[in-house]
Amino acid sequence: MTVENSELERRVEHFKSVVKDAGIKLTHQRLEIFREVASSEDHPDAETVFNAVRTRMPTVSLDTVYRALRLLNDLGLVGTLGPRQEAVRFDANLTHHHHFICVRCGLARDFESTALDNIPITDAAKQFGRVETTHVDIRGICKQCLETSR
Amino acid sequence: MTVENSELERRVEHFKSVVKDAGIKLTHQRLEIFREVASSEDHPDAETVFNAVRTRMPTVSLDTVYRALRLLNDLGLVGTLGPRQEAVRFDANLTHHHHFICVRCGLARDFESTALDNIPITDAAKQFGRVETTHVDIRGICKQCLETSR
DNA sequence: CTATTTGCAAATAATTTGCAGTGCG
DNA sequence: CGCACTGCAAATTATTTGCAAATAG
Repeated sequence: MTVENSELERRVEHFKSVVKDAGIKLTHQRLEIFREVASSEDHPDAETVFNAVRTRMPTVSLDTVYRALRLLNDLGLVGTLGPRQEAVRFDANLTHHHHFICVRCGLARDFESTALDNIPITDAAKQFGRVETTHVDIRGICKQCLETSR
Repeated sequence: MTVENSELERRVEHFKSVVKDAGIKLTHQRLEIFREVASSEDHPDAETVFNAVRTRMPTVSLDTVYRALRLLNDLGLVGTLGPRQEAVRFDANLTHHHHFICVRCGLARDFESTALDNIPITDAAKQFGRVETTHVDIRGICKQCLETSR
């Protein structure tokens, strides 16, 4: 699935200006790596980006892809699907529930809300297939982190 | 943070009955590992469960913890925080958006919805700290998978 | 008893890092 | 031309697996 050209060009221009403003070098590989993520709607992982970029740029290495993706993430030019997890975390609460996630320390807490269990599913979502469950992820800063930063 | 005793006991009884019905052996280590996840509200990872169980059962090994957690997950006795990801997946769409995730093949697609951007935050969530963003994850089966299973 | 399960150690897979050569600004 | 960046190979981290000994039912 591909992003339309006008949107892609907008993203590439934004990338160039952010990179320049950050005083970071605009290398051929960084441009190709960014273009690859920015032109896909597939949420590719590092390996997938590597294989795609490699067809046009056979000398690129996998670790450069990792380094570039991390850089893009730090610059806020790309995000990741779900909060960056170090390891899989388990949950024995089997009732339908939602999560509060602290973006600073990773604290995760369940909460229940029948209102959120029943939010209306937009047609935008239904077009992709059959909907089974809806989870709301609320991201923010937990009380503990708010205090320690004061 | 600890789960109340009555709830913990209910979970342990459910665990025992599911394990028995599945014809799987109820070992000391499985019980302790399940009890650890079921009594915590912290969404521990395998290493954390291992360290906690180890204090009461010094001979337990880390790989037994991994095996038990995977078994519990397969039996539907525990869930994981976020969809099980093999690798980090990137996203160059920086607008506020939500995700449709296919639980069968992992396909992920963005969609936008001002209605979902503005769902009311319950007090239940506010008590944990300062809320920054709200993401809705819709899980289901994508069109492609629905067709191939027909 | 006997098939499952465990603990150990070694194998994988994703990701990161040290280092010497290369190229952007 | 200098320092950030790249490619290579080796290190780390989370997780899985093969195998002989231990144990639940």
